[in-house]
Amino acid sequence: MDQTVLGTQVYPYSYTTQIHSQCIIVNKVDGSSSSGEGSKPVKRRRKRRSKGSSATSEDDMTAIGVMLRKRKLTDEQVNMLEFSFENEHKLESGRKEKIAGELGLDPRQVAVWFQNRRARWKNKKLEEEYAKLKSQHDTVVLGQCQLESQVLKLSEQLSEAQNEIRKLSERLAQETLTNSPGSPRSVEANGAPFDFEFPPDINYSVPFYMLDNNYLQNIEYWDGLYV
DNA sequence: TTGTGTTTTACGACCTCC
DNA sequence: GGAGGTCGTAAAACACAA
Repeated sequence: MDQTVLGTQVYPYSYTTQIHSQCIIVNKVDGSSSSGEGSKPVKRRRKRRSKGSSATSEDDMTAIGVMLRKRKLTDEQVNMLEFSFENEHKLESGRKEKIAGELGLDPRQVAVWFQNRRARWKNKKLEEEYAKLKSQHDTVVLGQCQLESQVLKLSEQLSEAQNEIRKLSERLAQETLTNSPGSPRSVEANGAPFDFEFPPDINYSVPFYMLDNNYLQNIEYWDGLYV
């Protein structure tokens, strides 16, 4: 691959160079077009130009736009810019000029670098915020699942208790009728144990604490007497 | 080597602030 | 009105699998 070395930078192909301020603009000699702008429909998009370019005609603009190549910053330049960014994300004019002078860059390059760096920083922050919210959401969902599971378990226990009470009630009623043939004790006529009535349509998926309070008292009463 | 995805540099459009 | 910000995008540079 044909390369031209510019200072510490190595560029592919054969280029001519023009020095604008402290920014090295690299132009390709043969002027052949690289990958095509225009492959996608872009609205209100203007041709690219170098800052301060004195290109006047449309043809000149096109040539420069097509031939312009990017200059990759050195590790040292990037490190210095990162260091500067750590101190302050914004870039006032004086600081920009100072950094550009120290790094041998065009002030415009420094400004662009800070713009892009802020965008990356913002994206990173958004990703971190998203991860944090997702973690909180997952924790809440897990807690909800555990509670639902607990409710289901308790509902099953309640259902089993209901069945047990029903069986005992039926057995007791049967025994009462069998043991007192001369004076049958009416379930309705003899007070407390047989005054008990089951709620007609218990929804067992409803947590126990939502059940009628009198009903719960009746269960305790039965528990004390017969269980 | 080549196709493809990601990162970096650069720019245009638009917005806000002084 | 100008300087400097964000946003969206182009395109070069780079990484890497096939």
